Amino acid sequence: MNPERCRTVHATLEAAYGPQGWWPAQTPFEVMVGAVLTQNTAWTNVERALERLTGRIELTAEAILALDEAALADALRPCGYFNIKARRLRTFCQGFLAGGGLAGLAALDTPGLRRHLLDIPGVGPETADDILLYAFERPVFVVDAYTRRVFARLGLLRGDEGYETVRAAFETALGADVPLFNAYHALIVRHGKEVCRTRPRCQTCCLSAGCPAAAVT
DNA sequence: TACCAGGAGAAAA
DNA sequence: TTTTCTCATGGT
Repeated sequence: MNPERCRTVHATLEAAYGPQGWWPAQTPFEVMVGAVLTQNTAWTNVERALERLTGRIELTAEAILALDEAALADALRPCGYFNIKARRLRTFCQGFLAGGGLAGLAALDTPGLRRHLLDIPGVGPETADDILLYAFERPVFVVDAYTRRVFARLGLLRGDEGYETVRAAFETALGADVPLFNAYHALIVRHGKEVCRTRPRCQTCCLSAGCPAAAVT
C-alpha cells in the first residue's frame, strides 16, 4: 500500500462526506454488542434489535446472561440470524466477564486483548478489531468487505488478500493513529453505502467521474 | 422477484 | 488447505 495514496483516499472521502462520528453507541459495552449484532447485517436492523433489547433489560453482560437464549433471540429478531447471534452474544458476555469486564480487558496490551477477543467463539477478526478500535481506542485498522471492494477498484489492493495482510498494509501505510483509523473505516463504509451499494456488481465505480473517490486515481 | 447488508463457523471438496 | 454452505430479517 502506497502511504501517500492511502492518505489521499482518506482526504478525498473526508472532503466528500465529512466527519462520520463513529461508533454510534453510548458506551464501550454497547459498541461491543453492536459489533456482534452487525455481522453481515445493515446497521438500521441492529438499531431495531438494540431498541428491543434495551426496552427489556439493562444493557450489561450480567443482564444479557440472565436472559434465557430464546428470549434473547426474540429480542434480536430484527437484526437477522437471531438464533446464532443470541448464542454469540451470550458467549461474548461470558468472555467479557471472564476477562475481568471493561477494566480487566482495558488493562491488557493490544495484542493480548486481540487474542482474548479472538478466542471468544463468534468473534472473528473484523468484530475483534471493531471492538479494539471503537470500544478500546486501540490503533487497529478495521478491514471489511467495503475496504476490499473500494481499494481493489482503486487498484490499491488485488482484493483477494487475507484479512491480516490488508490490516497490516493499512497500519504500515498510516502508522498507529486511532482518530485516523476511526474516521477512515467509517468513511469507507459510508462510501460503500453511498456509491458501491447502488451498483454492487460494478467493478469500476470508484474510477468513474461521478465517484467521490475518482479524484485519487 | 432478487439481491444485499459494517461475518463467522461448520461442512464439504 | 481452500471453497461452499448456513444462518434470517428488512430495505431497495
